[in-house]
Amino acid sequence: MLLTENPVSHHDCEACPIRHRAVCARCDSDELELLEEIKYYRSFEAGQHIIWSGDRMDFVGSVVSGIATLTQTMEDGRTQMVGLLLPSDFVGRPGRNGAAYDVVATTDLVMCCFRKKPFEQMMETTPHIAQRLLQMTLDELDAAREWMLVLGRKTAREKIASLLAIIARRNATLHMSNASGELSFDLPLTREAMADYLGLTLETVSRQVSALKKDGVIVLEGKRHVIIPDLERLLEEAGDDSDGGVLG
Amino acid sequence: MLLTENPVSHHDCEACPIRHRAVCARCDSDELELLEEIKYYRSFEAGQHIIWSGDRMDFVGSVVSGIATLTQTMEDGRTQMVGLLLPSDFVGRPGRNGAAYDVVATTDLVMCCFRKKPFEQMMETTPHIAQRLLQMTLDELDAAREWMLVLGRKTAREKIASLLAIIARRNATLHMSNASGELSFDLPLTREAMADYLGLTLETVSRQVSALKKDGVIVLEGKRHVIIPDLERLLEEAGDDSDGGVLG
DNA sequence: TCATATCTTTGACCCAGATCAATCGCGCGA
DNA sequence: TCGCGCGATTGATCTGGGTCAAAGATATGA
Repeated sequence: MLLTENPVSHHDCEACPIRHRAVCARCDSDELELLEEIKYYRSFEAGQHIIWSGDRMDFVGSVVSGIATLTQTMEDGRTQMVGLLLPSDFVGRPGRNGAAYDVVATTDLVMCCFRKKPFEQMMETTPHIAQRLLQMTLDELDAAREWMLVLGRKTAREKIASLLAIIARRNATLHMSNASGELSFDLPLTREAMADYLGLTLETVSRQVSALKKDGVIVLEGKRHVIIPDLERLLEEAGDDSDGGVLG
Repeated sequence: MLLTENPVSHHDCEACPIRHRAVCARCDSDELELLEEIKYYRSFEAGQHIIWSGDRMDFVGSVVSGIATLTQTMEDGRTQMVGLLLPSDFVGRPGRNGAAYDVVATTDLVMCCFRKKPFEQMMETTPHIAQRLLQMTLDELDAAREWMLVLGRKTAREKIASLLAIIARRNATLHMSNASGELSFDLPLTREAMADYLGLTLETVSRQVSALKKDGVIVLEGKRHVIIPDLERLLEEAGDDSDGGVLG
């Protein structure tokens, strides 16, 4: 469970798989060079804590590959996931010293880290970074608000369907497949993590997944591989407006 | 229910009550002059819709005085509040044309609006605006995530206590009173709005408010005026870490 | 191969909060 | 002053999802 510094510490930003989606997306090559000077890579194993809530943060960064969760925990152990970090997502909060949440790798994961102080200075002098970070933060805020509707008002079955729809959609955009027709993906989360995401118990998650399977809304291959025969149907089950209006 | 253009359309930004907290907080006087050219004021009455979800947005802006709610509604009528807008809070999403949420004034309200197109252009050229908006958006994201814990994992009683604590704290910082000792404020929300905020029914809200009153956690003067004899006690009831760690 | 550990499923039962329904009380306009 | 309407309270009952408990899958490693 030790942190391992990646031996290849200076990948080429231009060839980076998240070059056009991460916080550096708007940077030109001059700006990338400045970023290269303050960046380093770190690898984490599945299950490893990346950040502990309350710890002092000396870096911010981007998920390059792998999946991580942001979680909040009450003293009595109740936990709620408040973010799901996929490749290109940003970690850390410029202008704040302590971490507000636990960040845990759920798969093996690689992060592109920036030393925090110099990154904050660059944010002041390099509008492209602040502008991109603003965009990303606004998107996250929208996602958080949609999630609030799920947590506050949806039934257990709708919650599961909503989560599956979100993952399916993210996978679809990531892999450029056509949005309609048959979709399939590997669940990146355990039943317990799904429960923490949705404000349920793992038993309820298990029951509702079984129910959706029995009703033909989803097909399971093994425990983790999910096939969505009909996305429209899944969205109905999620209680979502079927014609998900594009907002531009 | 008609929108009323405020006759005094060019208040002086320097004398504005939200000058140092709103999206313009970091602007210098030159930048303020530019903002003055694209700004106008609008007043809304309590209960009035400021924005309808799905509508085209041609402005963004700041709440100058009054309180508004951001809500999401499902087709069958279930609604979840996803934001509570107080003076200085920002409304609208640069870079997007359609509104994603309903925005409703819960009290009489004044907004300082900026025409969206020119505001977006200023964001490109005036880093102070984007930087401040980023800060505010990050704060909102933190608030949304705390709210997610409330929605997903807290009991009805804890939810009510959490909401009262949030309002009490905001009022305290707004009115510069000392954070400890006795606090009091007027509830800006109906029982139904509180229910929409917390993912409860209004009956449960009413019962839990009564229970907190019976147990001496709060004192009510009329239906709306709340006195908090002991903030520590309220925070315990909210299930919050008592020594609310300062994160810097 | 078997033992152990982790993840998942399934069953029985219970309770917090939803639902349905009646009543209260205050402010406001006629 | 009365009557109306809206918000709030309170009671009775129901139920979705939590809790507790037991087993069933898979994978890992000795």
